[in-house]
Amino acid sequence: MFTQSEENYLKAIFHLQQDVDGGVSTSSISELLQTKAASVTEMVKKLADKKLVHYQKYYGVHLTESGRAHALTIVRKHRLWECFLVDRLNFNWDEVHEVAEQLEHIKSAKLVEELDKFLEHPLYDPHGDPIPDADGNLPKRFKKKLSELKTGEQGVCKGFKDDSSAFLKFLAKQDIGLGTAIKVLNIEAFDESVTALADQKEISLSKTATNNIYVGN
Amino acid sequence: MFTQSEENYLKAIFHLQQDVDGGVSTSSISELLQTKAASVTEMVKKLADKKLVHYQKYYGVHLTESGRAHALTIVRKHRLWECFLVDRLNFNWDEVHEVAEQLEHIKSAKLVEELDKFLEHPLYDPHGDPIPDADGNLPKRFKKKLSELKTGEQGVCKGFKDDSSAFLKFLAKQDIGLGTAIKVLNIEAFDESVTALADQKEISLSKTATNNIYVGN
DNA sequence: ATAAAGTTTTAGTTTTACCTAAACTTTTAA
DNA sequence: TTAAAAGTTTAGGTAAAACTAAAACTTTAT
Repeated sequence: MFTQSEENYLKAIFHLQQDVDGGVSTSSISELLQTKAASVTEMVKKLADKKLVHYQKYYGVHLTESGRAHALTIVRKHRLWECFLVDRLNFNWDEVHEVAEQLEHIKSAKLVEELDKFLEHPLYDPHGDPIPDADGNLPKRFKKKLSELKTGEQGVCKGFKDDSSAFLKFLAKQDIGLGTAIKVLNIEAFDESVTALADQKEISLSKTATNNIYVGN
Repeated sequence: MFTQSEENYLKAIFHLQQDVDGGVSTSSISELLQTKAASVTEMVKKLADKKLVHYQKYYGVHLTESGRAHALTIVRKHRLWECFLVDRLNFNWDEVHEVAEQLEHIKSAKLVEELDKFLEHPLYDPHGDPIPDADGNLPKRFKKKLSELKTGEQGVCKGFKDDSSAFLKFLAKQDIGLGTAIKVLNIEAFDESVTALADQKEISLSKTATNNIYVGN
């Protein structure tokens, strides 16, 4: 159906679309995928020919219904495989990304649905990212950031904006994971760094860190 | 490391090597992989450059130690994934091949070893084919064919020479699977077809069929 | 209004994996 | 034992995918 490269572009556009209201720019795609802008333009035209994106010269792209649907199946596969790797194969949450990047391109509808069943229809992956269902519906994402809590408030860690291995390793070192309860003890006035209580332990987090942690109840 | 195509050639050579004593011929590879002989010659030279095969013009190839080792890792992955698909994801044994052909190319040493552990170190895949261990040791294969049994003798089905979907579907229809006890009731003199008792049921099998069924005790 | 920033076009390159047809080698069997 | 048949290799391509540098163009920001 689609090449691996086409699928990677679709996924990139899908992710970039969430942070922008207009079209997704050529340069943002080229930065994310580490290619040159000219390569992106070429691929984007190919995707437009296949009706996967709407493309207006100089104004970026956005996914069509069909493009979004396909992007969601890739995201679904990626996140389901991450669950499998962490929950069943003892991978750490910071080791799964590269493997899931390969597994997400395996083509078999039955495989995805049986895997989903086997994992008992998880709603969130090990990083707290929502898993689309077979029809492309995304569970609600927790949008409140730890940095939005006031002194004395508390929240339960529900996900992360930055899923990089570096950030995840940092969190592991502070014993912060999905489900960890975090109470804000103090917010430093000058740099907005936070002193917090996470599972009995007092820790200190920069604004950069608190901006990348989503909380709920 | 290696491309998917290179891995497919290695695997093909590995399988063909088991049925021949000399080198594996260009034409047998081209027939198995559905390509032209000229393409095979080209790839074989590439593999020889990489020291994966020994190649003598006009006399075929055979795997080097390194080539065999790599072929075995692919076979290991293929068969482990088949176990996973059948034992954990409810695939039928005749549906797993194409998916396993994709999964066998996923590159992650940790994934293979964790999958093996998760499956509790299976020795044989769902078709009775032996699974190489992490060091490339193959469990013994059952070599006795059902066609070698005499009237009145009985054996337990241990594997199949022909793993094609067509043959596996045929077997399923006769209720023959791994572990099925089969007793030879009669061997027809003129075409060597066999009447047998398989799990209480009387069935009739052609010579072609009995030649493709391995039995043990 | 113009310079800077971003985008597209042009005109390639590289890699991988094919193919056909002609030339060559080995095998077979008369 | 030799010629034809069968199999293999070489030569000379093709095609697709993905990339690139540099020039031309469009938008935007001052």
